Amino acid sequence: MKPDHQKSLLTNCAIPAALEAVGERWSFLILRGAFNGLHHFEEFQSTLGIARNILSNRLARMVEHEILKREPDPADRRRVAYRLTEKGRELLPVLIALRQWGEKWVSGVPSNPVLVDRAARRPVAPIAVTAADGRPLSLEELDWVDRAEVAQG
Amino acid sequence: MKPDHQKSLLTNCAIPAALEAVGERWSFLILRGAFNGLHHFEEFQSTLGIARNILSNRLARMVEHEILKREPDPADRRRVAYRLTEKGRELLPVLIALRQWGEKWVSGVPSNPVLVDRAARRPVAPIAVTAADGRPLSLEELDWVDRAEVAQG
DNA sequence: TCTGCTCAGTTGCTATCTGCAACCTATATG
DNA sequence: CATATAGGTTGCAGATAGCAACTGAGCAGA
Repeated sequence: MKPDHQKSLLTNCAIPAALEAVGERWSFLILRGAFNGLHHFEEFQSTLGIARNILSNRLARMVEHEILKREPDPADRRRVAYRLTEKGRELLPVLIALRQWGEKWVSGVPSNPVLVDRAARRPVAPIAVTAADGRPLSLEELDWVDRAEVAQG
Repeated sequence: MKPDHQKSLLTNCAIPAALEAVGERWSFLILRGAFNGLHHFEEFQSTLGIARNILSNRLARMVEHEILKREPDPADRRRVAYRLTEKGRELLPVLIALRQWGEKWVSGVPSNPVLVDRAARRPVAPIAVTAADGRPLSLEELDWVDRAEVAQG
């Protein structure tokens, strides 16, 4: 009765894996800070108002997961810079999609600063699910299908 | 010294607002279930293995936030269906982006079931940040700019 | 109509996580 | 040297999550 794929919801989905890395409270906000040019412990702490122990824990965790890398500053050995790795940078679509959703459906007001296309100086487009050819797809145009049944490239 | 917009990171961003609605543990997994055709309490509970009290709490919370709507079944008054609202459905890009990221960077294996374009029967494209004209943008092509300075339409 | 079963929760208790404030250590700065 | 700064750690209180057992309304069959 029930579609077969529902059985594999738990076992065969990367969402739990992703949440293991960035699903805790504050993780997304720390990342947003990193995308906005924050690099140092005290910057994150004072900008976000997060408790120091939690911040310490989250940074360490994201460093473990190689979302951030920890770079001690050779010029001032007290200072440590946290920088996004490639893995971390690729979380941008998630972050922006979440922000756009919050803007549209929760806060109602446009966020600031705005992420713009550097060349055109215009805000980026709303993030959407698209087909391989770039055509945007609504939920009605989408299906969940077992991988084995998909015509892959 | 510090870009001006960093001051408004906390106050002028919709990410905290979004996280208030869907940032708790299990919320995303419940949503994924809903997108995959789960509707009833016992379905969510047995599929996800979530504790009943937590599930009850999360469902209530997402109903409050109008991400799900609670629909008692008139044919069997024990049963209650939880269905995605338009607001909830628009979280799909966030969910898919998160899943694609987890697939690529954490779990390493393709998830199942796969979301496909119904017409083409092919998996949806990787979710990306794009310019207004649809051109995909890398981080190097992006800037954070104060809204006031953006040439809006 | 009585019995048992199903659905959707609630309750009570324990374990884990969060948040605040104070403290600490290494390094720089005057 | 005294003092300040960066990046933490510690201890403890309160909030949140998780497990197991229980409840209570509503059906279904005998």
